[in-house]
Amino acid sequence: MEEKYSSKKAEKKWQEFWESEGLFRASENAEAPKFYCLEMFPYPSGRIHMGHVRNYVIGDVIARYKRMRGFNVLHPMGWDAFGLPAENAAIKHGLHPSKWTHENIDYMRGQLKKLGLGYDWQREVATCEPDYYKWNQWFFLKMLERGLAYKKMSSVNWCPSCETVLANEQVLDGLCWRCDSTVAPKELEQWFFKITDYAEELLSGLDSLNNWPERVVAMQRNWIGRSEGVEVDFHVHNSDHKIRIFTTRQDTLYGATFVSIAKQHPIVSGLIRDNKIIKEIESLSDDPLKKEGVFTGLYAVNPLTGDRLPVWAANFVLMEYGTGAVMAVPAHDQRDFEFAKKYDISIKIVVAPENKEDGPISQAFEDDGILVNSAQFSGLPSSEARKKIADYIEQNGFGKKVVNYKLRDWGISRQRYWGTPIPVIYCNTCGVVPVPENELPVLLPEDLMVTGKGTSPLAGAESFVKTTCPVCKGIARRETDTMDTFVDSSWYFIRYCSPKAGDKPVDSKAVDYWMSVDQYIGGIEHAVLHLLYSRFFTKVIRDLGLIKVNEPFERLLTQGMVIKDGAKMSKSKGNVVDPDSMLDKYGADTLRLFCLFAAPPEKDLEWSDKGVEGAYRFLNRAWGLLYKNRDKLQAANNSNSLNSADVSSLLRKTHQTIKKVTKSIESDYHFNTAIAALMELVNETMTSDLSTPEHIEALRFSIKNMILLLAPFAPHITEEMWREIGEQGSIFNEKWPIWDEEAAKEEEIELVIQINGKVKGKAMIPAGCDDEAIQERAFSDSKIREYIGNKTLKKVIIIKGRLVNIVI
RNA sequence: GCCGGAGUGGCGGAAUUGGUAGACGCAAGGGACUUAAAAUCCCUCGGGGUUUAUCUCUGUGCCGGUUCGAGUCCGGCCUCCGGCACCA
Repeated sequence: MEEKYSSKKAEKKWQEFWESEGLFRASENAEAPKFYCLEMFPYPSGRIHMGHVRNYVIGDVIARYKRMRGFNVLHPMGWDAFGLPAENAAIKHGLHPSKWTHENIDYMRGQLKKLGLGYDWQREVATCEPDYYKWNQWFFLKMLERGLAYKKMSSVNWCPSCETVLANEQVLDGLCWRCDSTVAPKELEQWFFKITDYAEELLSGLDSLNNWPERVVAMQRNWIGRSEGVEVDFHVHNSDHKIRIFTTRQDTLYGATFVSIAKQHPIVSGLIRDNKIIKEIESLSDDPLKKEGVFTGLYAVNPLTGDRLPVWAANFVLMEYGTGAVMAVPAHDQRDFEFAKKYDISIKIVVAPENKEDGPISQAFEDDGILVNSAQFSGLPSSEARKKIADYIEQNGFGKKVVNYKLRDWGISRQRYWGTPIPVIYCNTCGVVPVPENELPVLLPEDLMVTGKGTSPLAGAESFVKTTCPVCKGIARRETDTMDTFVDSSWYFIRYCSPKAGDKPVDSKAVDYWMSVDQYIGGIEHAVLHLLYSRFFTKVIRDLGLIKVNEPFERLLTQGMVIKDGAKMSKSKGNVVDPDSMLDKYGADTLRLFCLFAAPPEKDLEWSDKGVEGAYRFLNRAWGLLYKNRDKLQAANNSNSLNSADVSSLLRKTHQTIKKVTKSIESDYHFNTAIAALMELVNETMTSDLSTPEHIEALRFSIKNMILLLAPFAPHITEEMWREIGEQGSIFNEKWPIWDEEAAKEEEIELVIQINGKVKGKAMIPAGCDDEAIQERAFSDSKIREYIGNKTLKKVIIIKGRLVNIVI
């Protein structure tokens, strides 16, 4: 045995060993219960960063731990390989996106292997490969068939100087990131997925996600934004037209004093004849903080009161939500109140607070109260009035009850090259024609150089665009937009179950076995979009009959950021720590251990070079413990069944450590406390008594279990140690140790003696003392007697095994 | 504004869910080894006080409350961080 552990030699050796043994290759045939452990796959940007390291190390610990607990573990990895940076690199360096991406993947795969992450690399997927994106296209066609994919006009960010569409993240303060021109909206026809069809299920499904962080569930709930209300038709005075409004506050209908409509409301161009007014409406401010409006000259009739209300175009009314028109109740809506004050519109109070006070109001009363001035509904509390008025509206044909969502349909068209081509053909005679299934994939042409000009790069590739119509065989052209990369990542976890499936996106036997993901781990930044889209896709794929699960991710862990000097690591801040240099200096086990020890996984992790040193020291101490005792360890009886009646303190400590480490992992993956417990065990083992053969046997027991418990965290050094203490085979084929509750119990406990809740003394007593003995011991303490003096005892509280509190 | 989450030593963080606050690590100070340094090992380490002790007071953002006992539970604030933000 070497005196000093060499991470360089050992890590390479064991990584090759695991690979050659196929240790992490998963198959659905095993008898053991399955466990699907997944981390969010990375974008192949070039090199992994500390955020990846943390994410993947957490996943690896869970996967290795579950394996030792006897689970059949699936732990795959792949690449979210389509996306904008590849195109930017192409423009900047003249490197083809495909070449750039593949080179990055190769380098980063090497980095992940050097971290000792145990993946089943045979299941690796890269979303830019045709055998993956083919299925994006296939899903698209299925959704098109079912009316879940459709086309509509929608706005994009357009840079007039670069003549190109910009992604949201390329627009900085309204300016183009590259040339600083003012970005203007441009209307294009684009493809959408009808996620709103699943709004209700996506919302109700949140209730079943009990193992998701509450805040993620809250964010999704908020994003879906369900609200119940009514739609009511207001007839336009002297016209056949009507304006349909949406409100959740039908209890305030009697207090409406005007109607507000969005700038883009169809009535503006449809009914207003005065061009001056139209111009004014068009020039309304886009600043959401300024309340601005224009009187349209129209009046609308409140069907409940018959009142003629002026119709205003207002800049704060959204066309995309509800009906694009609202009844305005200034007395009970703060926005309407400010608007009415500004334009001198009347205010009518219809809800009175419980402790009613008369007179002019200085702001809107938005709470519930008792209805007044509301015909037959006066006197009802708001909540009841909402029900009664909604019924009344429906019964009289004024409108209907509706549910609205803030959730919008998912726009998937991207005017980009490096993505999945949308499998649609445009024919002058047949119109929009889906590409036939048997012609998939529609390959992304590789002989194309991205220049950063024009709407869609593919539009310039004539050989791609020109095609024949699958229906009439006439000349036709292909769709040149590609799909949002969120499509790629919305089902990759399903593909991992059967990554080579050829005639279907998934092999149903495999997905039925593996899905759903038991543990998903990734950054909080995906709380809404990625996780919501994945839930949507899962439900769509279920409805296609390919899988059975309703939800993709059983349990979700959102790990915190890695920060340094109080800020997220970033090139611009110059506070980046490169994983490669850490691997080189300390090795993978040290880096892993530090990431796990410095903070619990869900919290931000403050990087500390000194902390890394500490992790390094600990591993070397553990190694040194073996080295120091190498002869004794070889000679010692290899027994797991030491007589528990004769337990030494070291045996007890070992059982306690097994318990502590196991519980820390099981309860909430608090690896930091698990590692702390292992440090305690090593510290104690270091100084343990070795005077008898039993003691040496206990030493071996302690060290052996320490190695097993440390294995998921520091896999290389523990494999090495496992051999050094004379064991055979990979430690990851060993069973996780089990503690003996009896052996873990302390023989003696420290009894805390309190007077009136304050600690006044301590005494060692045998564990398991009854109340009487405890009390007796407490009162025999001379100092305690002194405290009590001749005061009267009011009460004595005894907590077994802990403390006694004497109240005087 | 609304919704989440968090405030504990010089620092990262523990605390069996109401029972010894500060585990473990980092930093700092002292010591051993060494010609010296590094590495390693040992000791001290929330704050105040004094009679330096097996002492005492105080201490988990602030103010109250419940309790024999509160970092933990309840009520009211303050601060910070995240998300949404005219969604009618």
